[in-house]
Amino acid sequence: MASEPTRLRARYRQPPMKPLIQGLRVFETVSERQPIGVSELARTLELPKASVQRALVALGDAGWLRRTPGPSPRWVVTQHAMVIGMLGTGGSTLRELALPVMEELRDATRESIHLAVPEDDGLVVVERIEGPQGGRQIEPIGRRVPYHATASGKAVLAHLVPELRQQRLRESLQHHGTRVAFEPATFALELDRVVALGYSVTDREWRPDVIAVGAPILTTRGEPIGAISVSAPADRMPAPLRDDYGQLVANAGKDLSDRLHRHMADAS
Amino acid sequence: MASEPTRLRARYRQPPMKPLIQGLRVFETVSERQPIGVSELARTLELPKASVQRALVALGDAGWLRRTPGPSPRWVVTQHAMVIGMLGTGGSTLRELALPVMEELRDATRESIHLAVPEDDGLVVVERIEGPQGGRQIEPIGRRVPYHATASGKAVLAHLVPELRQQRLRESLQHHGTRVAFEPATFALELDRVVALGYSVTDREWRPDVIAVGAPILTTRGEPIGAISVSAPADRMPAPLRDDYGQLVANAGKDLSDRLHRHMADAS
DNA sequence: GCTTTTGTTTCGTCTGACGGAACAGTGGAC
DNA sequence: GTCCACTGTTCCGTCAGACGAAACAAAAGC
Repeated sequence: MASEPTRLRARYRQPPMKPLIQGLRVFETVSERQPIGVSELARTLELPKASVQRALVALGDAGWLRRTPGPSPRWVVTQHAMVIGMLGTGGSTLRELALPVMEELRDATRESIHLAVPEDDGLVVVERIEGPQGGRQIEPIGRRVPYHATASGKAVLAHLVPELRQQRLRESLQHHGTRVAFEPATFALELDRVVALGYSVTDREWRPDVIAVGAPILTTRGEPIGAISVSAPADRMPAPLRDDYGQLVANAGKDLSDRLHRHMADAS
Repeated sequence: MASEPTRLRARYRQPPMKPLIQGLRVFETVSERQPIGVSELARTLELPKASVQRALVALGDAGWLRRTPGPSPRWVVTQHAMVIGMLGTGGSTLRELALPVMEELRDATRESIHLAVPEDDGLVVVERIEGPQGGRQIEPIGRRVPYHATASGKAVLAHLVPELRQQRLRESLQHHGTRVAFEPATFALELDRVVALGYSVTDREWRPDVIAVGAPILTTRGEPIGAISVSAPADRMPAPLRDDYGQLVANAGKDLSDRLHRHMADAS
């Protein structure tokens, strides 16, 4: 037989599963622009109305979307995605193990504590408890924050292998901007200090007027899988206090890492 | 033409969109049993391995799942679902509007505050802030709780139209059990009292040792779209305090409802 | 009234999902 | 070492069923 040099077969291992992908796109778009109707949705997605309609009805039957009553139906997301996302075992065990540690840290500092995990171009806040003194230095759960401007982000970056560190840093700078001038050389030195000290600092680089200190949560192999941080209004964390809180958060990070290792060991 | 009496066509308006539905089932199952591999997943879902594999890879490409490295890959959910679910505009604006009200209530009572929204056979906790005194009377965000045994649930039930009230109550009793004997007649009277007083009470009916008071969040048409509640260990909320906190939570509910109405008016 | 929206349904075409089977590693048991 | 029982991954012929233009119905402007 004649070989086929020109007709080299498109090299995908698995078919693209179009209905699933499009359904998920529909779902995500509804969540961003809800409440929204079929026609507008079809326009924004540049898809035929019939296809969008089909996906909407299927997602509705599956319990992910709900159509509002009335003559001109709009679609909104249910709590289904959140429930699954929040209670999905993975993040959930980390959160459960973290809560006591976070409370202890809150009581020691009287400030707000955040728990975040890395997720491609940023960190996602997965748990938060507030300090008794109020102030608006908290992030909502689910918020995505950059690597390069937050205490948690720096704590994670500092413990990544160099190539991953560069990659994450690049993506982070690209997707979120910077509030302050960014010097690669200075930043590299700062990350080295983070490793040496055991904690990271952000001084009004992300939220204006917020200073925070953070520490990584590490696996037994030393890979960062999350970070814990203490946030306060700038005037409540002057230079001397910063190191005290830094020590506290570093210990909390180690404590939580230990608990995690013990938990993993128990499971097996 | 001859009519077709025998061959009455299967009455579904829209095709079942199998790949989407199965993909979502795969996702949900992974979230429940993660970390899990293809074979085990295929066994629990009673689906061919190849089909499951296809869905997993597609969900991975779409960013909803991640495969753990190593020779025997396991699948886990990413934070994607949580981020979308939590930041989906609907719940998000309610949460944002609620936080200041919840903080105020926390400061007034020094106890933990929950915000929940109704979702078919129960309520889902969407926000929570803890009181400064600790104690373990908190529910995790995303937790589904029953209508009939919680303060928030009773507050919502009391403000539903009778037929919906019956339906939700029935489903709630069916899906979650009861800790205490349940008397329909007494319960109906209790709901009437809730409307009259403006707040509801649960006395160790859900969590042993937890007493809570709750109030509904109502639309301009009087439909309940959520509830706010104050929870405390039983010994910190004796009978006289219960009414004080009840008044506070009722006011907080009204306050939050007003803010919501103003917000809706501004948007249009 | 007419026109332009909206949501919903139908239906013929042909893509691409399905799933059995084969393949390729991995880890134990003996 | 060899076997065996398991993993995860890939292939490919068949045909269910997703696709989307078009027609429909029902509001909302004008």
